Amino acid sequence: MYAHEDIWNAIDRLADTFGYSPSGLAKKAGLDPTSFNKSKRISADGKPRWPSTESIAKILAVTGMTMSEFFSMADGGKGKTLPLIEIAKAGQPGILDEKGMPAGKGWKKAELEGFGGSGPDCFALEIHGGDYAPVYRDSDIIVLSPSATLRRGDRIVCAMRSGKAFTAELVRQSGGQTTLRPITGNGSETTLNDNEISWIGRIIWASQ
Amino acid sequence: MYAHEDIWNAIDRLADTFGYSPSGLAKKAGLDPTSFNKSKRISADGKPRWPSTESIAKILAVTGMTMSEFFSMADGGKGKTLPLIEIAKAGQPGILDEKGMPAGKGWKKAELEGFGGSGPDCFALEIHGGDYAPVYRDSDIIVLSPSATLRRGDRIVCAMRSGKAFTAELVRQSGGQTTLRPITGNGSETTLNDNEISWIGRIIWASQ
DNA sequence: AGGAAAATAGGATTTTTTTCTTATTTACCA
DNA sequence: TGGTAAATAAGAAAAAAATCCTATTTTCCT
Repeated sequence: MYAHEDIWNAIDRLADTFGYSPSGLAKKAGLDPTSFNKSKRISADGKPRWPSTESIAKILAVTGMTMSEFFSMADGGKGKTLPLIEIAKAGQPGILDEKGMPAGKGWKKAELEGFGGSGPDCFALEIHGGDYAPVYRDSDIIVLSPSATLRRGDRIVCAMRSGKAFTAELVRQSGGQTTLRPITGNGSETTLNDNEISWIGRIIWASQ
Repeated sequence: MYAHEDIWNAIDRLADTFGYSPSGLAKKAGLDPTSFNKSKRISADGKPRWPSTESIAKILAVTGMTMSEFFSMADGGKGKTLPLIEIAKAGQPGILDEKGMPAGKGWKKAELEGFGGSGPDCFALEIHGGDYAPVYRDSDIIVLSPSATLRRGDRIVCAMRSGKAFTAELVRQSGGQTTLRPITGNGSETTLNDNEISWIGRIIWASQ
């Protein structure tokens, strides 16, 4: 059960960050200055009082912070957990379901340092070995968004029906063919038939 | 003002994701099955009803999702806004305050696609040109955490007192000297006196 | 197709949060 | 140091959300 105390602490921290007292921030947001009094956070019979989502929305409107940023602060800076698997296993059958979401047993849940990325369909792959250095080094994590639109020059992971998966830079997609080149910039273009490809996902972030 | 509708939509999506109806999820969480009825989201006089933080905490306890993940979903996948400046300007005097936080007039606020990362002191730099290719390409965004501890092999931005700033891989820090090498792997090591260095920040994520 | 269970609509009641009000304490400034 | 404004404590009243209850609709299964 979420600790209501964490929300109150986050309100205090938000006020402090923007140079207000809790009372001052409430006032600025059009709420009553006594709204966030410490004396009112636990009721007389010991039950916790939970600040309403409406009150929180109003104070966030003053500061420009988003709800997710606010609750990330309240969560104590816990990073987003994403499904994670080694890149070498990303081409295996059944690894993604029909909607392009992780499926099957191979996936772990990873908490990524400092990455609170959204996108319900994002997942992460872990680089093993030095094949993609210096761009991606051993143990680097890449975050993919399967729903992101693809353009020339995008860095992608291409998973083949054969089970093989690899990173590449997208050159072109047309006429049932996909042309790629290595992300390191060395080496020539490769052209694949789309029916050899299981899925393609765009890489949006890489850990360092 | 935050749209209360976004929260209701997120509740519906949460329920669907975990295979419940809104009513079923409420029941599972120990709430009344009518709690989230669509018919009760706007009152008879047209005022929006905001679900309480306590109710949300209870349904999240069922699903294991965090508050920040939930509200990230409610935000519609809006990325975190971070202070952003061109890397070439990152070495200018006054660009960071005594706490290592962005200061002065040069910073913009940037919304980073798919990046909701926490860390109140993180900021972003934008790569211009091709000096760091293929690792970082023109327009790539790198996210720095000044408070992150540094280890051998870390990718960093080093800002000199001279005003120059550049990316590098950390080789060693000892005896008042810092040894670096280029992130692309070509080129030899450089050793700097620490008193020539204004600040060093570790790169934690790079956009693709 | 029919029946049962689940889901949803809608009204009344209860509980909880916010607002209003008063009092006290704290912080700031001349 | 004294005075004023802001912040906080605490009680009463009003407003809002949750729960309880009944009815209707939808979904699922045989």
